[in-house]
Amino acid sequence: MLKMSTLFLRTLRDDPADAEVASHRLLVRAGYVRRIAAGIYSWLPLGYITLRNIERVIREEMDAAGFQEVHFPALLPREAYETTNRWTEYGPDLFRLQDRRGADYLLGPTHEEMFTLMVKGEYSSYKDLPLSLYQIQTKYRDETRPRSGIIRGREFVMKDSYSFDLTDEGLAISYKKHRDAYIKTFDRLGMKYNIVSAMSGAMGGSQSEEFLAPCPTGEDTYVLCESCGFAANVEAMRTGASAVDANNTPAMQVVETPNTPTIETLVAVLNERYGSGFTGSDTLKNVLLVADGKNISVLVPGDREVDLKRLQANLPGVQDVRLFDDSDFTKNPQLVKGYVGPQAAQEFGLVLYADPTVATGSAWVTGANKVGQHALNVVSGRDFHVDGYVEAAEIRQGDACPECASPVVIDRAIEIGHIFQLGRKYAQALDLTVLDSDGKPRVVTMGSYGIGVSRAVAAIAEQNHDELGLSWPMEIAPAKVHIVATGKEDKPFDVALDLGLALEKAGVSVMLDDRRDASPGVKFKDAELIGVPIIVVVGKGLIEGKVEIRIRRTGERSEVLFENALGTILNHM
RNA sequence: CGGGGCGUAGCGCAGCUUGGUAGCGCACCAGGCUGGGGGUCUGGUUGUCGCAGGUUCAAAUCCUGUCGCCCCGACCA
Repeated sequence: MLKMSTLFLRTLRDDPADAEVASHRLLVRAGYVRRIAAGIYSWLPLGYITLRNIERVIREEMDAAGFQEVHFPALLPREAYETTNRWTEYGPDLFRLQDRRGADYLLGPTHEEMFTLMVKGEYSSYKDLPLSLYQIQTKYRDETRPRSGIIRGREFVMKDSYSFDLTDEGLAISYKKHRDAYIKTFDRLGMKYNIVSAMSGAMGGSQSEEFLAPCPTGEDTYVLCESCGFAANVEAMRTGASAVDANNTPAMQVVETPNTPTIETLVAVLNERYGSGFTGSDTLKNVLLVADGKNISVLVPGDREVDLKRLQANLPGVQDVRLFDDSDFTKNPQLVKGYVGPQAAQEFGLVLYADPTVATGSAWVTGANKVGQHALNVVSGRDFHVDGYVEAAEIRQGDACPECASPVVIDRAIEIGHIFQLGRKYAQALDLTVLDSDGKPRVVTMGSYGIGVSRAVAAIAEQNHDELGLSWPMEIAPAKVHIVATGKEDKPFDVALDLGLALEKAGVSVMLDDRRDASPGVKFKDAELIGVPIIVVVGKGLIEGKVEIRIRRTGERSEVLFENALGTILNHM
């Protein structure tokens, strides 16, 4: 029983100055965590109990799915990460250190190599597969900018699993098993979440989904179709337009458009001189970028910006994308800033990409590659030819769902889980093979599945709080019942303790506010801040033999006779 | 890495412009009153004023450097 009289806890009346988001503010105020350095936190008793409750749920579901828990060191030698090139590839995000002899070590940011090598060390037959292993581990990433308290730290607890299969079909099955286990886990954790399709990244892998917990302070933006349920990370959102028959479109015509370097000014001049009704979406924007040193042009409708994240995620193999700067324009005098058109892109040494909304046959107003001139009726496929299509335009609320064409909504969320089919990248690099039934070695295919455990504490706090404080779901709350004893006599304190013991006997975790020196108001405020789901007040009602039961989440209150209290509380579980 | 801001008691902050014995609220300690919504009165404890150097009779305050932290963006998943 957690007794407030001795519990190592000090709640704060004021919000800490450096906390912005609700989870951070409340977890600090309620005495769950304390900051040690940027992105590094200590867990106090209440916080650590909550964290372990989440771990417990995760373990139970992983074990139930038949996955086996292992544990790796957080401190790792350089060699393994050398083989897969991540010692360099991971870059400055990797915490590196040396031992007294000057040998290089790192603090594990993720453990693909270790799992792969562990399986390689033990197994060598197809009969041993499939296999799924997991661990719950502290991970280290030297983030450029840790933020939002526990949500994005430099040290954090993560559950990561890996599946090992001989075949792609086997991998699909393992993937599905993890997906199901994740659904059970997050449901038990009392979280609201969406499963969205995500980019698996440049390194192959066929399927990738993220579990996103919607909340306004989240760092991820995703697209959701409320009518058919389609959900996707913004990077993975698909857009498009069907090809248009351009036979009736008049020939391209170059017109004078003085002082129109922006879409806005262009639309104004068009309407003034060449008929009304032009809008930004009739124009075609030619955004010039440098992708890994090569000049590229990306076409998007004039009323949209290029979303660099989407663009980069959809240009496989490209490491670095940046917008043209003034020196790039100086180096390429054929490209007239503000008046670029795609008609001569290839001549100008550009690789020409178009957003899928710029469909074949569609007609546009675009630059004529001369200062003060634009071209009307520029038809894709007739007047210019793209080298490829790439998702690049920004996604907006109301854009068409790729599945059912209904308008989508855009929402923010915290990524709490990510599952993806890794494929053979690591197995190949580390030479993890098993002998198949024909006696030939086959490279194993892997899946990778993560849950942000410490982040889940914050995400749940984000989704479960009000102006009074935290409000935990039953499974993970630091206690299920918080008994507050008030008054100056011994009686309510004795009764409260008896009730607490009875609840514990019934298997219910209990926090008891048995402080004799705190006023009732302080105790109520603390109880609400701490966020245990059921609050029982033992105090003045005792004269009539009654105690009060409050439901933290709803604020609902009821008085019951003491002899019925235990039963009533158990009914609320 | 770009932009903005902040380092003074456990927490929230004032003091710095104009240099002169370091303050307020909360918390904490002792005692009294109070006892169902962070109550109240009296008395107390708590500080390398982020760090280093400089100017000065004298530096939290002025100067130089440095470290750390927060927010927005870029980056990351």
